[in-house]
Amino acid sequence: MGADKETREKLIDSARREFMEKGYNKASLRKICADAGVTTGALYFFFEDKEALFGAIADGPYNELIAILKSHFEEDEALMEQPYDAEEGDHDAFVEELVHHLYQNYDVFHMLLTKAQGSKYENAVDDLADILDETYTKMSAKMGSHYGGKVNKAMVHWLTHMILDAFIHMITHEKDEKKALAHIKKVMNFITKGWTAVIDK
Amino acid sequence: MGADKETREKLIDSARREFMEKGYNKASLRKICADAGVTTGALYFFFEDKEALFGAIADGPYNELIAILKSHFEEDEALMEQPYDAEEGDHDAFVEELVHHLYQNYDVFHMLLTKAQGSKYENAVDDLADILDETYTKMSAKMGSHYGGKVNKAMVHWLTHMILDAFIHMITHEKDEKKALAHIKKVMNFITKGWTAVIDK
Amino acid sequence: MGADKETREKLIDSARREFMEKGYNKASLRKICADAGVTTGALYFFFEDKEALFGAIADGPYNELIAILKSHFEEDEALMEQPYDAEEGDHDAFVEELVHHLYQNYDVFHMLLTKAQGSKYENAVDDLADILDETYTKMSAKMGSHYGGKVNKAMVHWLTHMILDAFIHMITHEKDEKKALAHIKKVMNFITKGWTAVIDK
Amino acid sequence: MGADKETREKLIDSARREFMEKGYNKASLRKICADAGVTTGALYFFFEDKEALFGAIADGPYNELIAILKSHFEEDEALMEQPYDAEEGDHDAFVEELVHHLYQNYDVFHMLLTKAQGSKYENAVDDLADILDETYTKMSAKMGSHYGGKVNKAMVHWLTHMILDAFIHMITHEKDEKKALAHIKKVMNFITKGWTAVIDK
DNA sequence: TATGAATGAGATTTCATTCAT
DNA sequence: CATGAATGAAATCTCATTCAT
Repeated sequence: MGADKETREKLIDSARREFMEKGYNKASLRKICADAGVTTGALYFFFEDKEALFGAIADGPYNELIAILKSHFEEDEALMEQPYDAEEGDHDAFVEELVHHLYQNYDVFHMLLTKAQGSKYENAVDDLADILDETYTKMSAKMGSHYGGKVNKAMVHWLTHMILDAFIHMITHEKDEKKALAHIKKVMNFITKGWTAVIDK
Repeated sequence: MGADKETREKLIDSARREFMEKGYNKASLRKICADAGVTTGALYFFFEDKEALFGAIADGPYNELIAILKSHFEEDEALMEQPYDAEEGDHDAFVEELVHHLYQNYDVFHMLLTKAQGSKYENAVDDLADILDETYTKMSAKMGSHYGGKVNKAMVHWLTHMILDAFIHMITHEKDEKKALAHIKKVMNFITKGWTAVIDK
Repeated sequence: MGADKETREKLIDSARREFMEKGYNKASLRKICADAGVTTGALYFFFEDKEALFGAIADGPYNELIAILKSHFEEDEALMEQPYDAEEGDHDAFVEELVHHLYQNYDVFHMLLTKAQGSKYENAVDDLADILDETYTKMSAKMGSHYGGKVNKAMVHWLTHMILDAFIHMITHEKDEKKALAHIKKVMNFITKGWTAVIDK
Repeated sequence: MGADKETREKLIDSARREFMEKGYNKASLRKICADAGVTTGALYFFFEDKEALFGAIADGPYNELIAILKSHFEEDEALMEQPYDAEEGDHDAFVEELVHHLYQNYDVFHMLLTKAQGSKYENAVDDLADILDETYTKMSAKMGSHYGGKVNKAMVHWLTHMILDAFIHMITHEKDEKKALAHIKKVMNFITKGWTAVIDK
């Protein structure tokens, strides 16, 4: 026992480093194997190909992220049926959970969001945008009717991207989770203010 | 006649296509030459290396962009010395010029902003951010004192990135210049509103 | 069995031939691989690059040569402290060892001394000259004071080169070890005689 | 007028520099043309190919050298028929002429003797050796019978090489003509002394 | 005379992947 | 489980040379 897992994990560790440093495309399987102290054959025993190796690192955190988002949005949408009350606390809790998850897997998300070109995750940002879009479209429709204003679809789409970009910016510029959280809260506040300012006309 | 320029331009055209499709790193000089109907040697007659070929496509539009930005910001800073009046017209004109320049060279900027990894432009976004930062820092200091509020430095930094991201988002999601302009104007409005909302407290 | 070593050795054999024929710079890795009946990739499994392939052929014999020289010179210098006696026998033995080593690795030294331009051994002759210089300078100082004459430094430097050139000439003009040995002994005798004739004034 | 010769001479000048720096094989015709401020086509108007360009630089000085040697040796051989008298003055004059010619064309001979691999002059040293051999064989036969000793053919051959090597060493290690002359005179003295010492037994 | 364009073959090196053992 | 060898295609780049104009 042990030796089995150890090799696989050594491989994953050194792959993580290599993918981080070079990005998906330029990462060298040779180097990953060399750093892990095994041969290329070993790698191909555990993983079907480069893509699968990348998946072994990224799939878990990514899918969890999707789950977190979906679960939250389902709650949100359910909440929207009910009379409005102090949602803010919940929202803060959600952001905290989100940031925590992102920073628990800091390297992975850094990779996924900025160095995945060439892999199946090269459109991860767009995929996330689609998920956000779905929810925000529903929400803005509600909010729009609630506030009596009209909401532009393209603007909603852009909103989702702006929020995404804010998180990407956070990850690429702030390594410390606490500072990141403080920062992103301000940013979300900014966006909300701007948003209502736009709608409130 | 024409044969001289034609080859060089065929090369540039096919390079543009290849760089657009594959990004700088994965673009194949072989394929570029094959598509242009010449041998690789021909390419090296006109361009020193891959980087130079990329530069031949990107340098012009990029440098012009920088010039447009700098010239505008110099005006802006000069204006800030004077009593505040309807600057908005100017600002709109500036955004229009900017968007026009970006869409006149649509492919190039698409490349530069999203597919330049490995080239000398791989940090173009950061470089642009630095330029914006400089101006926005000065401006926000003025505005801050004007409105009596305090302005967080990290927020300014993020603001510049948000604006940049907005433009990148525009280019990557909207091919039509008119629609892009309409969109970006709303976005800028949004940001301005959010901005004052944040400061005004 | 054997397949492992065979390829590596086939590669080295065909490399030796190619380097010998064309010299380091003009030797073609393609041809080396083709002659060895493997693909270029195979070469890069065994050797890091062209330089390393050359090193795999030349490093061993060269380092041994250095070792033989240094060991002999240390003895020589030790001997100089003692009263002079029949050193000649030792010297002959040394020359025999040297020639034997050179002709055991005839091809390698032929390469090293005349076809290594572009490789890390392109200054091998000068490096050897430095080693000889060091010893001969000490020795000539002793001999000079012993014989009451003065010894010119540039002449010592030239002496070392003359001896080196003699060995190079031997290797490039005489393939048979026995004949080479007989020849070089005469040459060394000549040089010694000329040397003392110069000093004895 | 003028322009014709100027181009040809610019080409030759820049070729000289390039051949000196890189050696025949690695010298780049492109660079030679670029440095001369002309295109490759121009080069091929004046010179048939790389070899011819090299010849245009080296042929003159080389052939003159051959002429000097042959003329001197003819005189020498004629002199040997006559009773021996103070030949030394003549010999000194010859060495002076030789060294002068070599240093008048310092770059060329430096090239020819150490950087001509790949060109028609790559065996120049051996060719010169053959010329010397011819004469020295005759001379040593005479001298041998004169002194009553026997002279080994291989030793004569080596003698010529030693003398050649001495000149090569001079050119590669001493840039100043006067110092070179002083040095080579000592060396020739050394060789002569060694020679008679060997024969005199 | 000379240009400027283009060729075509060659160079070294890197890579993901495969497979017999 | 894992090794070590090998593939084969592709990468960027360099070069001497040619030729229509």
